[in-house]
Amino acid sequence: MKTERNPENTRHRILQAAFQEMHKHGYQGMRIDRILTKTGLKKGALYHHFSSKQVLGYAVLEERIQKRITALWIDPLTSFADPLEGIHTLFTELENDWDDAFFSLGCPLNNLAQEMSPIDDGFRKRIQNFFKFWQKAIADALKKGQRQGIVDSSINTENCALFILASIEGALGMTKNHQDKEVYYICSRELERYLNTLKATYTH
Amino acid sequence: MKTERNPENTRHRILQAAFQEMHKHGYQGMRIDRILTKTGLKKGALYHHFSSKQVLGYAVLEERIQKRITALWIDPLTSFADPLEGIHTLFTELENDWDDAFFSLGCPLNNLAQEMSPIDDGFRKRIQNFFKFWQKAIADALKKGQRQGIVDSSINTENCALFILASIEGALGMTKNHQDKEVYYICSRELERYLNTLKATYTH
DNA sequence: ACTAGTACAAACCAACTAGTCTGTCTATAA
DNA sequence: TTATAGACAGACTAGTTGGTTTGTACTAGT
Repeated sequence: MKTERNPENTRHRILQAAFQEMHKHGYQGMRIDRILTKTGLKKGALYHHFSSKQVLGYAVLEERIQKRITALWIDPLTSFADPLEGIHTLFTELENDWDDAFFSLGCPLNNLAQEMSPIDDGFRKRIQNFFKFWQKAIADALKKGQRQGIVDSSINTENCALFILASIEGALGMTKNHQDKEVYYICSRELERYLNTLKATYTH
Repeated sequence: MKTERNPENTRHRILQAAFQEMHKHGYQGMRIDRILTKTGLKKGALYHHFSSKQVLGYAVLEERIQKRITALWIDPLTSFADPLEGIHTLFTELENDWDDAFFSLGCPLNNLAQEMSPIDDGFRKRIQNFFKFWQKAIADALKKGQRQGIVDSSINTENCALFILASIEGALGMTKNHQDKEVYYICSRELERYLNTLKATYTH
């Protein structure tokens, strides 16, 4: 009986297990040994694919977390006719895409941002760049709305996008601590109140 | 030359050093040895005052973090004539009370909430109760505004208070990651836009 | 002044943790 | 078929971590 070998699959399994570890325990709380137990691999295998815990951490951030957020939160932004409605839809219908782990463990990107920003500039800058990318995507959607006359032309789209992002992350953080999805839905409805202030006023 | 003894002061110094450690590294990243270096004490002294790292962590949360937030953020809420203006004032003038560490290291309460909620129910419940206490204080201020006719009587004050809290924590998180106070001020101005939607409408 | 509990210091320890080293099996290309 | 590099396993290690044990100087109560 031959040992099955599939390096790409092995690497993927390590990334998946490491992601779960980081999502629950944070980067510092992530344990290499737990990843090995979860994957059934040995140290030699893990360190063959990733030269250090830090390299593995960066890989989880870039190859799993950022890619997934891009697919679920950022790419869809361009597909909505009304950006304000689109943002709110994206915000409220997230329950279908992300499972319960998202509510009980929070946004993996923001978790890392809060934990690592003060102590590892490699993490901090990667996350900061991605947040800027995300913010720009929201701002672009709002600008498109401005050109269509749906969004108030006097607002600063970058500033609004930043606040929207901060509110979403804040709401997810509260939800995680309260362990109650309802917290998220309440914040979602209040964010809608804010989004309504960005509508174009038809007074002319 | 006698050794100076001052148990209350020693306990306070440990709490202070532990707070700084937790603020920067998180609870898991906090190292007992660094606290000893910072205070100049030995292990015997620390473990005489606190029986474990966990007990010390809980003490930092309750005796330093929660007390300080109560004094700077919650107690002042009752002193404003207009709660909406009061909340915004409290939010923007925070730079005077909390030093730069607050911007670069984030809100110590929310840091702990994000880090520990999934892995330590003792932390989670203590923080949750305190967030509820904070939320209630904001809601009470809004209710007072409703009775005065300043705040829209149709809003759900608890829901609005929750969103305000989430937004503040979210904004501080963004600020920490971007290492830029301006991020905070931008969010502050956008929160003002939200707060304005809570004003009583004088249409009668 | 005596005593007993308090407030520490100093040395020690077991468990853990990331990372290394060596060797072996496997797939692939010549 | 065989040489070579890749993909692992298994055992090991140096350093770290929270925590303990023991001893001692100080101090408050009597």
